[in-house]
Amino acid sequence: MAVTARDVARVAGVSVSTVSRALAKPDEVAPETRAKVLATAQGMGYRPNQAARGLVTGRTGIIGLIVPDLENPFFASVTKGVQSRARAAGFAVIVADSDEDPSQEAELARDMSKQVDGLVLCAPRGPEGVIVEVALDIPMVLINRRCGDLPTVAIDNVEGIRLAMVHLRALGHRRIAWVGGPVTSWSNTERLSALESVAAEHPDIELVNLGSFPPYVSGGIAAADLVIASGATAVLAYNDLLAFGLLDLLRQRGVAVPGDISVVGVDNIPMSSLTSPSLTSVGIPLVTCGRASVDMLVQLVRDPSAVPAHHHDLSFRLVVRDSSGPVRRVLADLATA
Amino acid sequence: MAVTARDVARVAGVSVSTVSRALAKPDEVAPETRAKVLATAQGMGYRPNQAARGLVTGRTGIIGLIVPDLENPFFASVTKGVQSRARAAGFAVIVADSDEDPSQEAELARDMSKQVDGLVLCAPRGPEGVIVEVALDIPMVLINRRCGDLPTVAIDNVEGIRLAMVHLRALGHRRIAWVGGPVTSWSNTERLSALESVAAEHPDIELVNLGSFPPYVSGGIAAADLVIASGATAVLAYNDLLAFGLLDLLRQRGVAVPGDISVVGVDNIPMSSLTSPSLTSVGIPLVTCGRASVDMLVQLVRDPSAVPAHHHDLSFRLVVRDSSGPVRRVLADLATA
DNA sequence: CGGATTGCCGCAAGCCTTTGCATACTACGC
DNA sequence: GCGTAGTATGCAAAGGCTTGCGGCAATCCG
Repeated sequence: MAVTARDVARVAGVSVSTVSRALAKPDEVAPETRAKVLATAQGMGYRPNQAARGLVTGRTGIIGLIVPDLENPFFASVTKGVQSRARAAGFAVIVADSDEDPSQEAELARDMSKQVDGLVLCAPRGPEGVIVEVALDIPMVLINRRCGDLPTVAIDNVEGIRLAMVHLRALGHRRIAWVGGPVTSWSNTERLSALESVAAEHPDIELVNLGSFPPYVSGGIAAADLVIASGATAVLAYNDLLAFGLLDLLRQRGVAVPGDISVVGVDNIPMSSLTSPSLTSVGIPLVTCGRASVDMLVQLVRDPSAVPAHHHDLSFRLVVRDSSGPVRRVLADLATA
Repeated sequence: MAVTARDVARVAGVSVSTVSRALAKPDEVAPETRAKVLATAQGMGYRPNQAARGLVTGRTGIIGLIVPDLENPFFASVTKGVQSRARAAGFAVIVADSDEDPSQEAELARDMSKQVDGLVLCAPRGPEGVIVEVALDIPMVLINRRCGDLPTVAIDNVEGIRLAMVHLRALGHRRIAWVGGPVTSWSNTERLSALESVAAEHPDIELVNLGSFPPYVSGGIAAADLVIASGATAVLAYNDLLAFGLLDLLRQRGVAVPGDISVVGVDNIPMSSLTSPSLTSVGIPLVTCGRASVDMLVQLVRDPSAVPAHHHDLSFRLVVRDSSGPVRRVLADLATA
């Protein structure tokens, strides 16, 4: 029922090989033959069968993308970037959602590896060994995770955390709480150690680590009372979703933001400007991040021998909004003043 | 390099056919042979080559999903539902983002149709003719759009709009503004006419149609001043994103919500509970919607002769939050009181 | 105990495309 | 005008899998 190269060949009065070449190798065929083939192919609505092509070339024209959670705006934006760039490069994108589950992630990656030309793993939660193992089979680039020599699009977490901390410190905050994300998240680990080293540079800063929370709004809601109890005047959250949760429960508890507590998130997802108060956040261009990963992957797919140890680092950018403000002087301060 | 059925056959001491059958047709092969084959396949890490299989069966094991905008939380949720259900049914999902552009949408659909077993079109913006035409080639189900006899997962817009209107009317609102979405959107048209018919049922209600806006936060920001100028005491927006934009600019303009103006959105995306004030919204279970579409599609793919005119209607549910409240009595009212 | 039936399994064709190689033809130079 | 170089095209194989069909052996019945 579908029109095949053979049909086109018959109608155009050439062989299948010529049809194939007219489409793929413009200069290996006489111009007028080529024109004729192209015209008939066009007229008949011929589209090469990807499966058959894949069988012989070993290419599927598809790249895979695995993200922890499609509903998370962070990953939605990355997905958008990946999809648009892939399409521009002639690739389709298969997406899969691991539901933040490392074992599903590995399963997914292995499943896909036979079906795609390359894989983008976005913020993978699984152990390094598994990731590296899958990468043996198939070109792969990572987003937001460093892992062996694997090509990576990442951000300089130390710089980002420093931006946030310096901002808060300038506002007078000295006791700063940290609401962490998944322990399986590389960037969570990175951010925590960045936090500690930045804190070490400023002995007057006291860091309160409140532990790990699921990276959703609900996690922030769960953490909010801990923040209040911690006595911190400012809190930094692993991501904006957590920060949203914090904002929400703090309001319910009657805690003023930023009056009583300043809140800063990470990621700067599109929603961040819309909460009330709007969220101060340090983030990266998410869509760009997705695009960059595809660029690297396509290069790798085209030439697997290309030097793979390419790290593409994007910069954080601090976006100050209404959720962070000067620390309110407490009685003790006033007394000494 | 990859392990093929032939390799497995050699090791297991059977023929390729037997390997194939052991995997696909459990009852056409002797139990112990089957066990042996399965064991070796497992041990060697064999994964059937989808391309080769597709070549002979005509099935790719992939379904396509086309959405207008991956970054829109509405579609992100649908995508999540589609992906998880498809995976459970043994299908991978290729997603594409049309960027709200009808011509890209058609192009995408045609491209994909040769590469996937079925297509889910989510809120397609293109003309009916094109959609129906593509549907001739390939099993297709629509989300949030009715189009000829094509199977659809949709919601009863009339009911949803009525819920919102009745809610606002009960709060005393009589002059209600409508901030519309894309003119190319089927559900936008549906909602507007639902609005008009519900308004017709209540002669005391005055409807002010403010026109069409891009379905993003920016659209709402653009519409907000029109809302203020309209003299309406309540506004209903095509979707939550628009409502977010309204909320944002109204706050900047010093207009109290819901004190001066009540705002109601549609979709009830996850963020809606987090704005301030939180948004009253009428919505559907998005993820369920995605799942349902896959169920229908898979059925259609398995048996293309199945009666296709299946409409799966989901119900709206009004979630009242803080952005809607009783109308504030204006001077005129007080005078007559 | 022979013939028929049943159940497993292997053979081989075919799915559609790409591509190395062979062929036929053109054109050029001597 | 013939040989050679070169170019455009066709032939055929390959790629991994599924599946109809036939073969073989075991089982059962008479």
